[in-house]
Formats: sequence, C-alpha cells, structure tokens
Amino acid sequence: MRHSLKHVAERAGVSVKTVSNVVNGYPHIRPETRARVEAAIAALDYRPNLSARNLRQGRTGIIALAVPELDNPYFAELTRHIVTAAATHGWTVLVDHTDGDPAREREVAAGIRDHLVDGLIFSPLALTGAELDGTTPTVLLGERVDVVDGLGPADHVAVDNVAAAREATAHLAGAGRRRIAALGVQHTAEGVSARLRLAGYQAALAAAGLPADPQLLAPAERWHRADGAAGIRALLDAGVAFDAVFAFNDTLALGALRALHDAGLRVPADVAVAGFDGIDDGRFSIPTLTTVEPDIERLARLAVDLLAERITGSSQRPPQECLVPHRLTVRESA
Amino acid sequence: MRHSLKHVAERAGVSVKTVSNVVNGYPHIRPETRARVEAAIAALDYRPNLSARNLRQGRTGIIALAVPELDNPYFAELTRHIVTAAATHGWTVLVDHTDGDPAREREVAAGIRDHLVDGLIFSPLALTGAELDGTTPTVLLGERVDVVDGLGPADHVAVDNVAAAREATAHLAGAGRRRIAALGVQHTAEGVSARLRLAGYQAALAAAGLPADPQLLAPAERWHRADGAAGIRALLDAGVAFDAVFAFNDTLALGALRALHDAGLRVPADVAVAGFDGIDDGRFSIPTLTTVEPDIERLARLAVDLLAERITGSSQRPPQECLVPHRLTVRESA
DNA sequence: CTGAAAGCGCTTACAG
DNA sequence: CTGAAAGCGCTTACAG
Repeated sequence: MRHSLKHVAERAGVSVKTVSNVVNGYPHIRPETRARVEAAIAALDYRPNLSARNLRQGRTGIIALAVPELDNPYFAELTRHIVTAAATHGWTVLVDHTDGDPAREREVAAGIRDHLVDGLIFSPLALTGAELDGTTPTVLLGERVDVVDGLGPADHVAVDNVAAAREATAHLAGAGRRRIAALGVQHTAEGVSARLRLAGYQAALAAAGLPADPQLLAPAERWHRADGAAGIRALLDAGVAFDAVFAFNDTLALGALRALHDAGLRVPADVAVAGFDGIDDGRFSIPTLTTVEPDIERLARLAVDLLAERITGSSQRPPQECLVPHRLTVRESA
Repeated sequence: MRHSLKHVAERAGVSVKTVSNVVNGYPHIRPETRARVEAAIAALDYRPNLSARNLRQGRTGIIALAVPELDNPYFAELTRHIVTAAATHGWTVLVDHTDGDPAREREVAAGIRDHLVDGLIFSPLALTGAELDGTTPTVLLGERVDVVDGLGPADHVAVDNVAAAREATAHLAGAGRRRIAALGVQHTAEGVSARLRLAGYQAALAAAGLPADPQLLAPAERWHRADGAAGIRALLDAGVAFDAVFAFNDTLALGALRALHDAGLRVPADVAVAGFDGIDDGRFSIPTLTTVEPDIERLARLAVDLLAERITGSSQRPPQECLVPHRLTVRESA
C-alpha cells in the first residue's frame, strides 16, 4: 500500500507540514525532528505523490519533446542529448513522434498534454508559429517557421542550414566537381529545411561559377535511406550525368552510396558524396561519409536551457533565435 | 488564463458535476444541457487539468519506457513501435535511457517516477527481477532475468535468443564456413543477451560438427559500430584465421564490415558476416547485411497489451513469459 | 522551529 | 437527468 504524508506525520508524531518540510529539504528543522521523520519515511517506504504535488504547484517536472521521427538516427541522437540535458534540470522527458503529420503536430502544439507538461521542445515539419498554443513555454527546433513576426512566444534554436549546405557544396566544387546533384529536394510547404539547404547549394554553385541545371535536382519526399537510393536511381535512369551528390541529410547520402554501388559507380572516384547531420553511421559506412554536422549536443543544451528560463520565469526577454555552430567533416566519400 | 470546471459550470449555469459528465462522455445528458456546456467549454477554451484528474483517479495516462540506449537503432525502432502501440490505449510514453547503468536502472525500477506513471516497460541490462519495485505494473523486455522464480510481478516479452543465434550461425556453417567468429562476447553479469547468443552460436557449431575454438570469441563491452570494428581488428591483429563472423547485433556487424573492408578482405567472398536485429541500416550497407530479425512490432504490441491488462486489472493471471517470432533474412553479406 | 487549515481541480458516491 | 459535498495528497500563507 502507498502511504501519504499524513501517515508519515502520524507515525513520527509531527504535523504534515513538518514532514513536507523534511521531504522538500527545508533547512530549519530540529535535527531530532528530522531524524524521527526520516525514520518514519523509511519505515513506511513513503514516496510523494507527484500528481498531488503538481496540482498544488502547477508544475509537473515533465517536459515534452516532439520530433517527426524517433527512429531517424539524427533525431535519436538529438533525443538522447535532450534527455541528458533535461536531467540536469531535474526534468524527465515525455517523447512524442509526430511523423511530420500536421494533425499530430497540431495536437502537440495545442498542448494536448494539457497541464501535464511544464514545457515543450518541438521540432515541427509542417507547423507555422501561428498555430502554437502560446500558453505553454515552448522552444522550437529546426528552422524558423516562416511566418513574419509569427514566432509568438517561442524561442528558437536552429542550424544555419543555408551556410552549412553552402559549405558542403563548396567542398565538392572545390574538389573539382562540376555536375553536383542535390538530393532531397522538396517542393511542399513542409520542406523548410529542404528549401534552405537547396538555397545554400545554389549559392555555392553560383559562387563557384557552376550553372544550376534543374536536371540535377533529385526530389525525395522523405529523407530515409530508401528515398536516397531511389533518388539516385531515378537520376541514373534518366541518364543525367553527375560527378557529385550533396544529400540534404546523411540517411539520404547512405542510400545514395548504396545506389551508386549498385550501378557500378565508385565513390568518390566517379561520384563524390557529401551529407548533412553527422550521424554515427557515416563514420563506418563504406566509404565513410563526408558530412556537415551541427553541434547537436550544444543544440540540445541550448534548447533545454532556454526552456528552463521560460519555465522558471527567470527571464522575461523577448523570444530569441539561436544558431548553433556546425562544421564540415571530410571523410572518404568526398 | 486557464479555466477550471467551476468556471465552465458557472458560465453554463450548471453544476460542476454536469460539466464533468459532459467532458467524460457520460451518455445520459439532456441535449440542450450538453450544448450549453459545450459552448461554455469552447468559449473559455477549457481543458482539464490532468494532475487533478490523476490525483483523483490514481492514474496518469502515462507509461514509462526505459531502454539502455535511445540512439541505438534497434531501441529507436522499438521505441517508435511502443509509442505507437501505447497510443492505441490512449497512453503517452515517457522515455528514459539508462545507459545500462545499474544505478540508473535501479532508479527506474524503484519507481523513481513514483505515482507519475501507470506502468513501466523496462529493458534492463544489469538488473535482476529481485530488484523490481513490485507495486508498479511492469513488463520486462529482453531476456528473462535469471533469478530462479525471481520474476516477481512482471510479465516478460523476449526473443528466443538461443534459437535465433543458432539459426544465424547454422546459416554460416551451412554455407561451408568452418571458422566462424563470434563478435560481441561479454563476460559480465549484465551480458544476458550475450550469454544466450553465445550459447546459440555454440550449439550451432556443435550441430555442424565444428570445433569451438576460444580464439574465435571476440569480446565487445558495448555493441556499437566502433566496438564491432575494434573486435575484428583485434582478431586480425592476433593473426586468428576466420572465414565468417556472427555478430551479436547489427551495429557490431556493421562495424565488422568496415574493419574487414579496411583490412582488404572481401565480404562475403573472404569472410561472411551475419548480424542480429534487422535494423534498417542493414538493408543499405555495402554489402547488405544478413541478419536474424525479431518481429519487433509484435514485441512492442505484446508488451503494451500485457501492460494494459495489468494496469486495468482486467486479468489476475500469473506473470507471463512470451517469445516473439524471429526470422533469418539472407542478404549479400552471408 | 512547528501546527491547523485552506485550497489546487478534479471525480464520485449520495441524494433527489 | 442534475446538484451539493467530500476528498484524492500535497504546499503554503497564516499563526504562534
């Protein structure tokens, strides 16, 4: 059976207030009182009822993390870092995946968890800032949703997608590649990342004096390995000539490596490949993957710290937009 | 501002009980009353306070999932399936990773979340059943913790590790391999999976009439790509001859592919490789990975359904042990 | 330093 | 079909 404060108080011969003080580490308690209470707590195996505490305090100690795909290595690594960072604030993390489904995202944004979470870290695909609930402290991950002044009450942590994509593409061009394909192009409203990375790619081509051939744009509705492989196969089937691929994420790039291998093309001799994310897989793939990787640990820590400021109300600053650093990691594939 | 039942009741001119009835879908309510209440709910943007509901009902609608590593592809995929299955019961999932750290695991097992979760799905590395809290409905994932009769109150869902490992190894032997290395061997108390998979490996060798050469056992403290690569390198450096590798999981196998490649060995021509798990990576690696894969979706559904029975108390059956099916998927590597 | 009491927002017998 | 009231287990002014 579960015991309450009252039981402990009775057993220790004190009031519930005193027990509460002990439980919450209130300092000014007579040592012998504390000892008696602690003995009673141990004897009864008392543990506080968090629902009651939350009801009273209006806080739950839980933050929610909503990502499009839990089993995407990038988000899996991100999740781990968020969980770790949250632990330093004493929070546990409730993880949700939205599948990038607008309806699921809206549920999350509408605060479907209601008073259950103290805050939300949200990596939306489809959502615009306007749809955010506004009452729950929120930090947005990924690119800024492009509603002018639509940021609402949410802070924002992102990678500089344009710059990172430009660097990756420039690396390919700098290695003498002239026909660089872009893999992962999306034309849907959701594809904010895709649009920004495409812009970076195009900027790099322009800077290198390379023409922008629309034939080199390989669309991919999702960014899984299978989509990367399919995108490259489509390019090859269409007879498009290319000597490099900039994939908009690493799983696409891994799929590309496979499709190129199947076609008998050598990487990087025939085709150089660069990705985006820096997931662990790319360190061991054959060939290993050149990639531009955001400092994901920093991103996680930043997101959690910003959320902490909002939740504790320790800062009334206006919504903030932060960019985390990235760096190009050159390996075998390019 | 957040509104309560009372506010809604006042606005609709009814008692809180009636509002509660409407919110909870109680059927016998006069249509016009219901309409008035619903209008008030909409007008005030009322949403129930879950902490209060939980306090009253003793349930939270949250289940916890504790896995050793969130960014291990196997657990990431598992987590996704658990989240999906939980959603069909109206539960959200609080995800924790323990890092296989006994202290963290004990925290989880001790019900550190206290009254916060209705149940727990737990994939322990180090823990024995004896350490389970016993008050929170729990389903254990992975192999049965080997305390005799120590299952306690927990149900159990697992893969038949011995059989699956035996099949993978038998496949290698059946292809004519005579010197099959085992990659991922662990001698620690935590390595229950490792011990069972080793047993399956040994059984297959015996059945094939192959000698069990201890030189062929490659230990790996963790089961990441890096460990797999290191294990193979150690074997090669030691001058051990082998023509096949059975890796105790797919990430080990992927690391092995890389190390073999670095050593100039062809897979499968020189060395055949088989893994365990069936993660997505293995469909696209070069070469693609032969593996024995448990039906992870079924495993997730089963775990959640068993937990549901415990939580609702709809069944008082004794703790149950379930094995989910697996199958060997032959691809290029073996 | 400690106690008695109110109240957080729900649900649930108990009446009617 | 609906209402008034108690109580889930905490924390927090308010006293002393």
